Amino acid sequence: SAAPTFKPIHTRRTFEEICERIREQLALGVLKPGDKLPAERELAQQLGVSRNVLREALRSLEMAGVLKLQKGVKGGAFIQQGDTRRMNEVMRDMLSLGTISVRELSEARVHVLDLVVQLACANARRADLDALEANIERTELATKEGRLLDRVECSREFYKLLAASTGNKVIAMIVDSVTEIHMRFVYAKVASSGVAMARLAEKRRQ
Amino acid sequence: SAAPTFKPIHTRRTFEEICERIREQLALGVLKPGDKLPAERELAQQLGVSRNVLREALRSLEMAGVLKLQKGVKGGAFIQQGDTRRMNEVMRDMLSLGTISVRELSEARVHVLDLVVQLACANARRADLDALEANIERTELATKEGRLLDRVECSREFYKLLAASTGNKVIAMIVDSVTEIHMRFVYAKVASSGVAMARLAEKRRQ
Amino acid sequence: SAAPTFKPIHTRRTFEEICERIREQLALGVLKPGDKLPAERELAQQLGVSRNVLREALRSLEMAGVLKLQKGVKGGAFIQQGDTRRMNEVMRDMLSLGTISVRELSEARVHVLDLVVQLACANARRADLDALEANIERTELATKEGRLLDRVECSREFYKLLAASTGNKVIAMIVDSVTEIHMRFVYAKVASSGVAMARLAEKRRQ
Amino acid sequence: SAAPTFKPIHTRRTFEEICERIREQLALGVLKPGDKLPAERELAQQLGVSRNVLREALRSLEMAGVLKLQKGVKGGAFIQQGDTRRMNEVMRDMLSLGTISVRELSEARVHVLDLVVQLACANARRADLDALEANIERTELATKEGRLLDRVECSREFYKLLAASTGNKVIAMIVDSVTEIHMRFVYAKVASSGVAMARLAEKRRQ
DNA sequence: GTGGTCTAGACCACA
DNA sequence: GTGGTCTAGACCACG
Repeated sequence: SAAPTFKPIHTRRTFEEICERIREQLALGVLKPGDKLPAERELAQQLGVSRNVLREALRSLEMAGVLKLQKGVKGGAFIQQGDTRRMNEVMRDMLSLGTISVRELSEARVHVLDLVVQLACANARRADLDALEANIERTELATKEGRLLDRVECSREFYKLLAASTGNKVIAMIVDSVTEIHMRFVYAKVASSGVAMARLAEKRRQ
Repeated sequence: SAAPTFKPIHTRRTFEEICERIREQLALGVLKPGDKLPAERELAQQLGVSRNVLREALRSLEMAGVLKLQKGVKGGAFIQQGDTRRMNEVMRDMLSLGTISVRELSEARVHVLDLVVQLACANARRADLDALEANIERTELATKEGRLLDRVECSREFYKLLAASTGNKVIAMIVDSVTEIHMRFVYAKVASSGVAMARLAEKRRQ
Repeated sequence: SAAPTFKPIHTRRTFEEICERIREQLALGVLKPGDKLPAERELAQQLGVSRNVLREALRSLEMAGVLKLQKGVKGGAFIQQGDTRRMNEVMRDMLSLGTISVRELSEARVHVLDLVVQLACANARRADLDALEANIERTELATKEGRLLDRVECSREFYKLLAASTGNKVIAMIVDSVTEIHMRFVYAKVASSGVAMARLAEKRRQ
Repeated sequence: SAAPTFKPIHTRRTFEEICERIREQLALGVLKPGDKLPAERELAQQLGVSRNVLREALRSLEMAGVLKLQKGVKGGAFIQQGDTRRMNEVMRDMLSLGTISVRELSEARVHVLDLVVQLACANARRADLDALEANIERTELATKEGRLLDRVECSREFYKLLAASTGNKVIAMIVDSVTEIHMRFVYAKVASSGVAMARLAEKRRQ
């Protein structure tokens, strides 16, 4: 018979295996936010690994925002609430490593915002609308008074509120992450032109 | 005279300090993707820390997709292109931690896929279309021959190809991450309804 | 005169020679279970062979259950007590290679179990009976609570305890090896009829 | 909630992973006795491992009797027919490592033989009975002529034929392995007493 | 022979 | 007492 083909082997390192186990317990609901893992020394013994390797795993999960390590006698490794800001970090790193481009990010943002507006129109609740309206007023005031940086801040807040109005945290997370980067560029632009305007104003006073 | 104010001391953990140093070199352009860091033992000595601590730092950067550690005599720590799979982990963890729900994920997936189809139609190139068509053929074959798990695998691949056809890696990353989780559920469902493999094997030998 | 007869020459491979040497030391009582061999590098030098060849030899002996290789600063190659699980591998391989059939295995299992029950009745000690009783309780609990996979695990443990109760490790090894394969089939069957775990997990979190 | 308990982690070494893969293909029936594995270099590339590690795996499977490595132009790694003698080796090693005792072995042998006789009576075919009868005649002849060692050899053959008469290779393998060791003791005893008898005969001649 | 991985056990800083 | 840090030395894998 024909020689079978074999897939490449990937031997997991010990700490990866440990991460996987803990994430499993999480997915199964055995571990929930707020829970505390056994002490490092004890857990290491339970898993039959050295403390160093266990620490590599815990560090990894801490970086991922899954755990929070606290020192002291009442300390330990605690399961955390999910942190929606992690996606922002991913986007930022992708950009700075050149994996994605500003053009792709902007394009994606336009399309996703289009989607967000539709969803927000369909699902926004009273409180969402009130918050949006209040934000718009603040924005107009800042515009009229020429507080440019405040205006940018209002704008960022606007998108955050809009995202929340969709009632879908996945969508919200996505749009937040791309908007966050977009606004950083806007902020930088405005800040630099702000300096120019300040000089202009000063000149005019002379 | 005014009492001097002291900034709170934040004793960074050693490995965080190391991460920072390496990221600095990256931001300064001294290190670029593809570059190789000194060997563990040597770098540890250069930094004046133990190899364990250095490993914690390297591990962090590897998790963040900045580095890739390779074994062997030609091995070492290499600066990497960004890793698209990080977003999958984020999604998975958010779900596990209960920050987002399956309902939100499914809903988001439907809307994002809608967007993806539009973009793919507009931007797909010849090679993309060929790959999609080949995938569809494989899927039909698997369906006809009753290879259920293979069919699921084809399906997963289909969405990946579709995402790539948009020509926008940001969009692709997003749809990949939500689809990955979706397919995990599908896979579990199909696998649980699978037949006993052992009997089949015995039959084949006869 | 009669033509002389020559015995076929068997050029031993180096690693076989090394295995033989170590087994000799074992048979002579120079090495005993628990003893530690010199470090890889040193032993390789003593024997005048490369580390790779030595590793092959140590690997062979580890597979044969004679050695146990442990990592770390207190690690090394330690002479071990015999490993009962080797017979399981033999059974599994015989089945895979088609030397024995599932039918023969099942038949053998029935007859051997019959024997085991007799011996266990005759020789079981207080501790054995206690362990069996505790196992039965766990089994009933798992049954009542519908934890199917746990129930299978209990069942496997039951046969192990029963085998141990005979007070004869040879008999125990035999019944363990055939039961192991039997339970593998049972496990596969039960697992394939399992419910979706993910939904359960989500429910638990709510 | 209560801290969950974690099971010990077992990180497989690369060569163990490879063995597992090959055994899987075997269990699934993709590989069958007589099949040839890809060449070392190619297989190593397919698996993404170094040749050294692959060799460790192949060696391991050769020791286990699953593979046979042949040198030369038409050489390679061939899947073998299962070798029933492997269980003998296991028994012998267990005994020499002190895991099992002679007492346990003898006891087990008595009980298993009891079982074998029953099964042989029920399942023996004409050819089996003929072979047994021929063996008995040879035995009687050897006894009458005082060829003690030949008599032992006949006895060993008798048990082998009896085992084969059960029509169950699993049972046969088991009884063969325990009988093999038993007969070694008998052989040693007879051989030493044979020397004594030979001297006696010599004395008588004087 | 080089470099990555893992281990045991120690000491320190903290709450 | 907990996490944080560190060391020396062993196996594991590569070319």
